[in-house]
Amino acid sequence: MLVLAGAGSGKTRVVTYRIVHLLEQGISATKILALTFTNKAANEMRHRIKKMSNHHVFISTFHALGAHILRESIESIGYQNGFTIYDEHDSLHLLKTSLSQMGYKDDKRKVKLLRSAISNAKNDLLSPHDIDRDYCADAPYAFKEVFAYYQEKLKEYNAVDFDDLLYLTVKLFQQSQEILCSYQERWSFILIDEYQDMNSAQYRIAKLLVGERNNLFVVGDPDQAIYSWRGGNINNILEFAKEHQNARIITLEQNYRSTSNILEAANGLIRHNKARNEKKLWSKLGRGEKIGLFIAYNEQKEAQFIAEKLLHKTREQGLLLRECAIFYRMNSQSRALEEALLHYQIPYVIVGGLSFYQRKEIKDVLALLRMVVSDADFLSFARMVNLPRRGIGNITIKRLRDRAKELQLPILTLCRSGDLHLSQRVENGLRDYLKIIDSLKEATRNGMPLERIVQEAVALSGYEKVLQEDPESYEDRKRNLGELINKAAEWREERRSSSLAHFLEELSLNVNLEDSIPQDAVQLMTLHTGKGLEFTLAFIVGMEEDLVPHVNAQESIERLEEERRLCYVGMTRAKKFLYLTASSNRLMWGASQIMSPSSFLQEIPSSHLISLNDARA
DNA sequence: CTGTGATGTATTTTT
DNA sequence: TACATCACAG
Repeated sequence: MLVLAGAGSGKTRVVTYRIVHLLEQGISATKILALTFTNKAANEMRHRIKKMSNHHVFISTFHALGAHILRESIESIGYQNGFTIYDEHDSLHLLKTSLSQMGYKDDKRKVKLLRSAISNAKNDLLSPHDIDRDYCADAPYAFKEVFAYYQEKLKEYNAVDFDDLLYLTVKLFQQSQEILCSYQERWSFILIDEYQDMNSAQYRIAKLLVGERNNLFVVGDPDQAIYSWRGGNINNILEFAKEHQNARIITLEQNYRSTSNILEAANGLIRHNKARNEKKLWSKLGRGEKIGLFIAYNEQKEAQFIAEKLLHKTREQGLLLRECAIFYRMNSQSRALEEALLHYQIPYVIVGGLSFYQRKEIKDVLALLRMVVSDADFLSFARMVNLPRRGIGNITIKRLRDRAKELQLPILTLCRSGDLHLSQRVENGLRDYLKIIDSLKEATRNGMPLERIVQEAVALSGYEKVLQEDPESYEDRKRNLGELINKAAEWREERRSSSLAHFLEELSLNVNLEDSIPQDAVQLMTLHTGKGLEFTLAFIVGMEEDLVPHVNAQESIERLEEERRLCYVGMTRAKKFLYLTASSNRLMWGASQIMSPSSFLQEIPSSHLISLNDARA
């Protein structure tokens, strides 16, 4: 069954209620698998179902599902259990060193492009073997070789990147009928949310899991497809009926979220997309207020306007701050907003964005912990082996890497082997490092509580010295490490487990813990992160040409239409009050740039907008 | 091996 | 602006 559901028509509710209904029919909760696009959506749905039925259903993102499956079965495709998951940053770093090992001069600009080409290939389920020799022929690299080398390195380090979580899962299923069957038998009811954003790898996983049974329930809205840059292919939803001849298709067009003024304005915008099936969303929630439009002089004034409006509106309407959101196109835009909110003493939380776990001190400590789980993760080894200084510099690290490759040994095994022929100073340093790893391993074996293990890692490593090197940030970083220890404690409580490997996996996947203190604060996030959420009052800031739509989207009509959908997603988040703001000057790279209002603003019927620029007069 | 100062380059969006 | 990387001297 395909449910084509417009914004605010209760898409997620449909999935939730169907699951509850299945449970009421006596279907076992363990037979149900629900897949969402973000962790936030997964958590929310799990919560709701738990509350309504008191059952625990397996709800996760495709990536987390992949990790789960690989953790059980990765050995059958030649990796070892306890593999590390590399994030974007790690992956870029690995690619960079791979290039230089292959004898290429590393051209920073190109590395990112190359990374995304590899990512696209994997999301399209292409292995290096499938790549034509002249694919990306204009690139300064032999793409096929670089891709192959990069994959080899990952395997050598017993690591996978985000794309591998999908790509290797498919490989695993294709390679072993037996394993595939065991998962097919595990789940008889598969439900997928946000189907319009499915990429080939995700599509394939779903198809393989469904198997002959053909029991698949998907929900989506083509107007909200905003992840094509991650391989999301809108054809998967458009051709669902063709693919499944006996599928039922249900269309939901009543919007239960927004006032008709907001809805019509959003409809007016999205109508400008050519590649689209017209649908007529309607609402019974009354006209409501017009959408406020404000053009500020610069981003400080823009942020100031928002803060004041927020105070005024929440007071006037008796709203809680948590019912309000501020959306922007790029994470870097949050800064001016944060400053204004701090100034007006308005509590806020940033949702998504550069997370806690990407901070240097956190990644450092996690790198140490990863070595406790995996002998082969060279990247993590190299990151922490010389923190604090143990006299092991780049040259030594390179030597160790080459030697490990030559002897086909995991890096830690090599370090333990003794005959390294390094200077006394270096060998002493290495021995110290190994001692730390070993005593952490010992602690894990003895069942020490997770948070104590993390605490020990910080203490034993002597990381204090590293912190002291920068007195400016000392307090902050110290506090962050304390926070990490707290998270470990919370995690152990919640999961009733002290499995370091499992803990690290969830951190890599950014599976958020339930927020322990649900504080009342405005939520700041990107337009992408906002998908699937709703707020009584919403602002979209930076409604400027080259920002929304983004400058890089000007190159093709398809990309421009995706930006329009993104803006549409943002607008339809608002239940009652919506404000669009822009700024005529904006600081970029330390220089002020003149910006003009977004062309999208002209596409919204002017009868639904009201300018607030003269409001002060 | 380590610390420094110079240099250059980047801002989409997320798992 | 702000961060990462590089070259070079000690």
